[in-house]
Amino acid sequence: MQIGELARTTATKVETIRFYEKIGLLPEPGRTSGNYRDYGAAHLARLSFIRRARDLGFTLDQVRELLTLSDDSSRSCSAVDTVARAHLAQIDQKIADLRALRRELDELIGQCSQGAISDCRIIEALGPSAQNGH
Amino acid sequence: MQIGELARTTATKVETIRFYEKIGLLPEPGRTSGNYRDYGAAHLARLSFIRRARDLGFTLDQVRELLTLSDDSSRSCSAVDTVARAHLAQIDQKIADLRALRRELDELIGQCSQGAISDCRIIEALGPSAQNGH
DNA sequence: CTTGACCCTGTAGTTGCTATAGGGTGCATA
DNA sequence: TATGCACCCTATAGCAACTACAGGGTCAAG
Repeated sequence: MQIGELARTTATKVETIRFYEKIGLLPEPGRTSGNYRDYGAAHLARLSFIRRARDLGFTLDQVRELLTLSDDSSRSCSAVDTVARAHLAQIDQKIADLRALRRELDELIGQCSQGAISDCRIIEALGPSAQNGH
Repeated sequence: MQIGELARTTATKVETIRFYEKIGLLPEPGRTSGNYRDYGAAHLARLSFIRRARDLGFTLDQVRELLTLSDDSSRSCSAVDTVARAHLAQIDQKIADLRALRRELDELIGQCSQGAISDCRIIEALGPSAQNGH
């Protein structure tokens, strides 16, 4: 399987696959006589794993850790659980931060009366004299 | 006012201030005889604006746009409103994405029975044969 | 034998900073 | 006067996680 097909199968860009190889996340595949990368089922499985974990918001470092853990099949699952739980906590934090931010921005927008800039509450609230209530 | 004081006043790192100047977000201040940057009230106001907007999650490009709009005080406020509303929509999208992701990850973690890796549902779910239900 | 789709390497760009190296300035103290 | 220290200067490289070139090579079809 050459890189383009692997890319299509996993919905990954060709450049991203080469990037994963360069940073050691995806093992170097064999090469054809014409120096084309030649991927097999193991590569497909590993790349799928990477993409799925990335879709779930794991960082590349976390993915690397998960891959290492999953390669050592004798190890307990609890380490994997720990990584996943840490990630979940990060997500919760991000959601909370975004909600606080959303509330503030929404308030600002609610005050906009579509007048001239000089009366704009948004601009005003962003200014240095905005000591009110945050 | 030299850069360090401006940094402390606005809770910004010195390097960040120089960075904002380099990308044209903050105008170049005058210099002292010793070539130190010398800031006035206008710089403080502008940097405060930038920081506040950044805290609200606006990108630097959006901040640039807001600054341009606020500089032209004759213009209608509605352009500002548009930028802010677009940003709010982006935040809502991000929150929705994170919640979907959180739900999925939470489900995965709930299935972990702390056994061996070979039985780990998290690892399994990340694999390529995970066609079930996403 | 040429066209076109694909592949290769290497490098630079993206966003929003942060950190380092290698210096100069300004003021107080020994 | 020297020297120490906090502060300032420029320029460059690094971070995540890719993405986008530039400038080539390969391979099958027409």
